[in-house]
Amino acid sequence: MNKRSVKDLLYEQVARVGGVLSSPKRLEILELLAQGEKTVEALARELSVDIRLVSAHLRTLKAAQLVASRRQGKYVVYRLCGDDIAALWVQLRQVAEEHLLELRLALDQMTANPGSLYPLSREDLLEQARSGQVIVIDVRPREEYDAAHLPYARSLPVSELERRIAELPRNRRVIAYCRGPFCLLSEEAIRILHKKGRRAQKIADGVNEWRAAGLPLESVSAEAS
Amino acid sequence: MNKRSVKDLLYEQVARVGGVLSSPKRLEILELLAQGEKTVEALARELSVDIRLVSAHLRTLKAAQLVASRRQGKYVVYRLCGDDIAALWVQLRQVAEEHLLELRLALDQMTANPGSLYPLSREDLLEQARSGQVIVIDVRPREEYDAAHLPYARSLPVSELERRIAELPRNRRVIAYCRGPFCLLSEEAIRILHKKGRRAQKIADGVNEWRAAGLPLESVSAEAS
DNA sequence: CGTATATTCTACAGAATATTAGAATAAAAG
DNA sequence: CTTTTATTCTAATATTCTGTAGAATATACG
Repeated sequence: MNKRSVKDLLYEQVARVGGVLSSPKRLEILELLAQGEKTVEALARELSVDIRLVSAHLRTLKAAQLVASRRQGKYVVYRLCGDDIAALWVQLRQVAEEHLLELRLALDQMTANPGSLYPLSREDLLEQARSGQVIVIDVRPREEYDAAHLPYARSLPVSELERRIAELPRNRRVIAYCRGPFCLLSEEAIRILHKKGRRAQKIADGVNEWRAAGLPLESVSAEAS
Repeated sequence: MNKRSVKDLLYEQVARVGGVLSSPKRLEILELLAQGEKTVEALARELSVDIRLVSAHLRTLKAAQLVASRRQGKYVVYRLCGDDIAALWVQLRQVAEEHLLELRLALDQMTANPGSLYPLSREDLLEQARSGQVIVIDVRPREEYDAAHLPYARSLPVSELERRIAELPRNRRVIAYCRGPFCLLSEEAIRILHKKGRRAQKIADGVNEWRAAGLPLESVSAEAS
């Protein structure tokens, strides 16, 4: 076996993993699975695509050993094979944000109102949340909150926000977060909160950005609540 | 603009970057450029492929804003657009190593002799190099050493090793490193050193793994040598 | 057991991509 | 100014990939 063919083999294997990152739909699947395990049907619903297409993409992901599945009754539940895969997605996204001007522009105009981003550092936010100066709400679906959430955050899914808004104390600033910079849930949440006359801002981070930065997270099973 | 088309646009942009990671040749180009800037011709020589194919791959890399070029006389010199891109390559490779059994097996059998890997942690190696207990040699081409190298390492390209072997003190253990786990230069170096009766081992890390781990590097222009 | 639902499998058309080779540029060297 | 060398551009082909749709399978439910 000569040097060239050894190298070809090695790089080819890595390209197998790289290949799954080349499709927008697959990246969106990775982002969703990075929030917690999901059924094929749930993924298809979020992506607004045919369930059979999602199944095909999941097969590609499985071939590259990035996801695994288990059957739960009628459903098949998929999950990422490790935190390193979520971290890879975060880093890929950050590289794209850093180098692709088009992406940065699209992101900027996604946040309709520029003042809606809470400008504090992660550490400061953590401190303010701990001391109760601000209320941090996780507006993702409950299951995702259960899988992992920011410290001191309470679950208040955007779908229930309008109904449960009274749970939020009027005298405190509310900080919302969702799945990450590409997710529109927190955007929707502050729209609702502002409509109701609340002081509310969002942060772009989700649990994966938080974890990639080496900061701690909590999960419901771990805190017995 | 509805939510779906906004998301499609965002993920599509990231997929542009992901797409460049799907080709083995392009990954190898990234690895080489991560060692320092290179001409098209030098890349083609290392990859053993037609220069026109390398040029085509560089064009796709440029379209994704991952590399930039400048002309230097007869040659065009390419470079990575930032350290984050080298870090992305390292992380992608690590994910592949972690999850693809085939890759791990191929890597294991690449290192012919299992005892040839120096088992110390990065920190311990750094300490031993500082104190002079071991001699760390960088066996890559001189230009790559100049661009960045491990602290306390001296340049001794594998092409000059046989001729310059007397420069290495006989009473000290020699530790060789090269471009990273996929590079065969250090393997070749310890083969030569063993043939000459020297105690020599290698480490799998290269400067990019070192940098990704947050450890410091040196470069020749910075240390005025 | 039959039906409904979730998922996978298979086949295929259209799009995108990798590779090759010939022609065109651009700078350097004679 | 011609030749040489490095690189890019263009066109053509082979291959792979994405998305679509019909058929098959697997489990739950009645």
